[in-house]
Amino acid sequence: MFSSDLKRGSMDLFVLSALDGRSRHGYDIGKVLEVRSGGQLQLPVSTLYSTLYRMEDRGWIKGRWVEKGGERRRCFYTLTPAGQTALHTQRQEWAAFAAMVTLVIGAGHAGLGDVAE
Amino acid sequence: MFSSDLKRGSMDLFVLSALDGRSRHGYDIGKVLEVRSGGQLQLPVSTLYSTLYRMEDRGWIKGRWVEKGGERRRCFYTLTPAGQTALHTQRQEWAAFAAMVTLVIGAGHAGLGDVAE
DNA sequence: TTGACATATATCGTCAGACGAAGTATCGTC
DNA sequence: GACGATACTTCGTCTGACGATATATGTCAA
Repeated sequence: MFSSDLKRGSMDLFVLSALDGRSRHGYDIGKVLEVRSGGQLQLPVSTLYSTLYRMEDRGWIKGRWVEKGGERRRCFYTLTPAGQTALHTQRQEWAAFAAMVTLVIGAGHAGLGDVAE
Repeated sequence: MFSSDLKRGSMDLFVLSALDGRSRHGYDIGKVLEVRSGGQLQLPVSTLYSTLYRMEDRGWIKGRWVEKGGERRRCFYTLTPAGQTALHTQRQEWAAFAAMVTLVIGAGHAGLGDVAE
């Protein structure tokens, strides 16, 4: 749907957001993001899991294996305090970035009166 | 200012936007983007020129060398018809992506009543 | 009961692209 | 003539998204 390059800067934020307020296992994170986006955001599993492993390495999330009888084994991830901070920081950074992009690419620049004419 | 990963999906759009309505040389593109963003967007020259070369390879922009007497040599880039189309498409894609991200990462999901509870 | 499909995770290799570093060259100015 | 701004080039590195492939269990229908 959206290009890999576009997603590149937001993958962590997607996962962080999905884990805001409750723990989830990897597969569930993918599903939740798909639902929340109205089907627009479909993350390949390889992307999803590699993102999860990277984030756990960074200490933003913590995985916990659950193997209840009669159920598949799943790893439930939870935000660490560092992850909470990262979520907060990245939400703000994203808003600032989006505002900046809108400003820079806005159609209001074309034609006369341009910068450094 | 902003992370490389965040910029990754928007570099082409930045350059395309800078060339919307008039041709510019590489160094100028960098300066214009910096000014338009209020100093927030500072592109390393290596990033800027490699983006330009890639885009010319794709046929989105066309360079023309100008060597007027008493001036430095400069390559002025202009949008091709394909570049115009790409600009239009990418502006729309960016808006759609930003809306999707806002929807997905919005703070309105935390706590009760969540998806797939 | 078998076959298909959803659930659930792991690992590997490839590819694109942002960037730092280092280099070349011209122009103005102090 | 040294310095800083202008202007472009090339190379190597690193990160991260993704396709492919593998493994295994649960559910449901023919």
